[in-house]
Amino acid sequence: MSGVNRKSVADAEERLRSTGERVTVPRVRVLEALLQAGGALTHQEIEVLLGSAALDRVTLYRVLDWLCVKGLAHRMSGGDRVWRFSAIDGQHGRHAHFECRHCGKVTCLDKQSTDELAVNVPRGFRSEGIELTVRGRCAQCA
Amino acid sequence: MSGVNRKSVADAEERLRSTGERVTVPRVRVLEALLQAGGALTHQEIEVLLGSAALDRVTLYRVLDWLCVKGLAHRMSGGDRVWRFSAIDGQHGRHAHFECRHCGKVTCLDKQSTDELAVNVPRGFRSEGIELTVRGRCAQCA
DNA sequence: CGGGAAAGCGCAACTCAGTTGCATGAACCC
DNA sequence: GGGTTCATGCAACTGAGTTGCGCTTTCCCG
Repeated sequence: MSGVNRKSVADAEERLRSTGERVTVPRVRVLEALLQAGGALTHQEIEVLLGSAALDRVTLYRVLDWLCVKGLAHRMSGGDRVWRFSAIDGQHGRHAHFECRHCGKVTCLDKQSTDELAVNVPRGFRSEGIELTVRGRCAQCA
Repeated sequence: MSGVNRKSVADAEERLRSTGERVTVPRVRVLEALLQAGGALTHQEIEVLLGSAALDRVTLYRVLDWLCVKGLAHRMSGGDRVWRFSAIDGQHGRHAHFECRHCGKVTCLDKQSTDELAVNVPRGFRSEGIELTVRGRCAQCA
């Protein structure tokens, strides 16, 4: 809302720098947007957030993909078969989400880390990650 | 595999009958396919299962949608942004899924009911259902 | 049974998120 | 600063899922 936050730009840049890969304008801007957002964003929502100087659609997809591969973000599949992306906070790691059936907004349940969730899988199956989404009504749509 | 199973046809028909809505050929065949399947199926996989006398794509989508509304099936969004559907067994209700990152197959974790999972949501949020998907390697792809 | 209203089916055309290939431009190493 | 390598942007494509509409089936009631 308050335009560009200098601190979060630096934060985004540092995270990118730490991967050892190239730090480009699109990557900084997208990661910054994810860091400032309170929930998981669709690529459309990110485009709106970036506003005036929007990126090419394809670039946005590629940046988001890249962020996931590098472990800086993760993707979740919403109830509308659209990808949503959220930054992975060093403290909380991968987390659960809440998706409002009414307004469609996806909120991160930071306290609900999915890394430590214990789920029994059949013999021979190996779990590498858990996606947990709660659906219902958010506070605004109650 | 063993062609049409008469018992499961009757089972599917009875479930449909109990909704008080019309019992049609497509509905019976689709529900039967879901009941026999060991996991969640994409609409493509269902088409293959139905084989020779396949339904129209659109009809299949509508039947699946209808089954979800009536509480006879539920849908989950896979890692490939494709819907998958599985029959809801009266005993287990909604359940968790395992999605293999390698072969893409989705297995139902029947023992892992999501109805009784306790997840904390923020104040004012109301949970109406939980989707839990474990991703990793299945026994065959280990 | 059989006739008719209401609901479901099938076809064709459409939408839109996400992808691919390739030429241009920017980041980083030295 | 100069060259290599990788990322970006454009255009054209893919494929899951949807919509509108005329035809067929279900099922109720006589």
